[in-house]
Amino acid sequence: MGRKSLKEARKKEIIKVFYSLAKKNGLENTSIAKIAAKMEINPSLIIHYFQTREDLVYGLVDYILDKYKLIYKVSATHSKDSRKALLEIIGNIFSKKWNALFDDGLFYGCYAMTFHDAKVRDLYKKLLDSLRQMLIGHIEQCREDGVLDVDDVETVADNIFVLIDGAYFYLSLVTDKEEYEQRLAKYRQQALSILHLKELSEVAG
Amino acid sequence: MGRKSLKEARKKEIIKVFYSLAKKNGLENTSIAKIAAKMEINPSLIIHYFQTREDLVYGLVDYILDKYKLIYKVSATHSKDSRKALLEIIGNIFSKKWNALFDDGLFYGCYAMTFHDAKVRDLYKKLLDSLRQMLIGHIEQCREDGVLDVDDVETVADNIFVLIDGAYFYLSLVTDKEEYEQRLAKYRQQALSILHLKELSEVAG
DNA sequence: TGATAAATTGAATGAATGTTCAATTAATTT
DNA sequence: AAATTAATTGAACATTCATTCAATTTATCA
Repeated sequence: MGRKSLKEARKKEIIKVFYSLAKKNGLENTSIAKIAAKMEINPSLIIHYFQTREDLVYGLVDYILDKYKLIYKVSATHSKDSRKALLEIIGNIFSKKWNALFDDGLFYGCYAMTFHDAKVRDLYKKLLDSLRQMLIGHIEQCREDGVLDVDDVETVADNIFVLIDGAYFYLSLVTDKEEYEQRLAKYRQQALSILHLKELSEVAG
Repeated sequence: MGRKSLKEARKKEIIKVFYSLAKKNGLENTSIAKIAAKMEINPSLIIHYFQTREDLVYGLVDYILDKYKLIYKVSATHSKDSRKALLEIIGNIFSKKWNALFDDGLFYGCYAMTFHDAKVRDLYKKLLDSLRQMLIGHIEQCREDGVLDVDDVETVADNIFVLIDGAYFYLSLVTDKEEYEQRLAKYRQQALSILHLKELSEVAG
């Protein structure tokens, strides 16, 4: 008996507000008090759900990495066609959709924490490694289906990831919209060339 | 008359302590009070030299980016030989020297600030662009000297930078020393292959 | 030696921080 | 309606923060 627990839903609400405030003002400028003020609740309620600020931050990292994972999601329509699936992933990664879905500033902000927080480092490492495995799987599948001609799958996947990380590191500093899009297209092109894949209009849109 | 000004030297001392503390504990955990305590001086003295914490952070960013620049420095002995100069730069970038000279955690920590601080963003952008120009110059020189066969110098330089940034992004999460070194060697190899250069024992050591 | 200017201290400020605990409100079950 | 459990509040806490200002120490020059 007693009242129904809202714990998980409430925690998510809090983290979402944390995310939006940190996105706007930066991680270090977003305090528990400010989150509470924005939600018009008492700061102690946030502590009630997350015992410490540390735990709250871990929650945010989880949230961010979950979003990040979505970039690599394959839509149901392409799940049977390994070539289309791979093209969709590459397309998602090097598209403007990314920016709508995801905030690079927070991603790098939390990434910076990995250098001093073992837990955050583990979360990042595990996610990045799992994404690597996922991409390896896709490429492997393509090779088995005979639509891809690569010799060393792991190296190819690594090259793709280096390209992604390196591309966005500099891109995040490019404010000129046109230059940004040109570079993005170029990097996508390069990813496809690493895979020995040609972009098709049907998928590349 | 009056006392001789120690301003610049003192500012540098303060920033060095700031750097070492932030390297150990993270940027957000390093306050003016802690820097002062470490130096056994009064916090107000730090404010006396840097009017605000903001300015102190800008000083740190300058300091970090100056260090970063050193990676691209060419030693006097190679300054006349464009091929050796380029090989030295590539060697420096993908070497363990980097880690001794430079703290990646702080570099990324300050990088994360670029998303909310226009001044920091400009400092980073200007530095990265100048390094790009520098590398372009080296490659250009190599081509003129006939020791390099590349068609689009700018693209090649961009590829190198993408490789660097992408490589270190993931490398920073690799704790296993052996894997770290293997990857590093692989990425250096890849840089040389982008340049159509073969590693020589004399330089690569 | 005395004037001058910079270095440095020391005390104090108010604001913001994360966190505590007890008290209260609200929903759900018997 | 009474009991139970969770949600939420509100007040208080000690700490830390960046920053202020006046006072003092220290070096340098005439």
